[in-house]
Amino acid sequence: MPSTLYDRIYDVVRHIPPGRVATYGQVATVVGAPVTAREVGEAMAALRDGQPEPLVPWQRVINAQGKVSTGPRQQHLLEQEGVVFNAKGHTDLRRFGWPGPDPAWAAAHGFQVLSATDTEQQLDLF
DNA sequence: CTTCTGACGAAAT
DNA sequence: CATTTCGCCAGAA
Repeated sequence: MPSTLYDRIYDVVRHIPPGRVATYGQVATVVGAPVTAREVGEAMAALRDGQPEPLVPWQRVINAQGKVSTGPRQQHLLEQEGVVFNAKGHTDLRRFGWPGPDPAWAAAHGFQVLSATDTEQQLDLF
């Protein structure tokens, strides 16, 4: 069962816990090169025409600016999970950002773990 | 085959 | 901050 690129992306997204958010870039990094943030966006966009099982928590993937890129509905779903957004529409990635996949799980599936620098980059904004 | 369009992102202005 | 520019590129038409 050769999992496709999108399947691998969905696998990673499914591991983002409720109440946390990951950026397209983070997901791409975890899946590993040559996957780019853009492709992650493509994969998420593809979900509009039918979700694979188990369902993918697409709402937990946001852009590097800490904002949702698909309108108010996505933000609403996240707020129901406890993610807080300020008036400008961005969240504090230091508090709600995803630390990365469980190292053991990542290793077992050939995924990458997020390095410190990957998360350090989520400072400012707020 | 060509063209167009992005659920991106980093850097420059 | 908001905008623009550019790199990169998978799909749909």
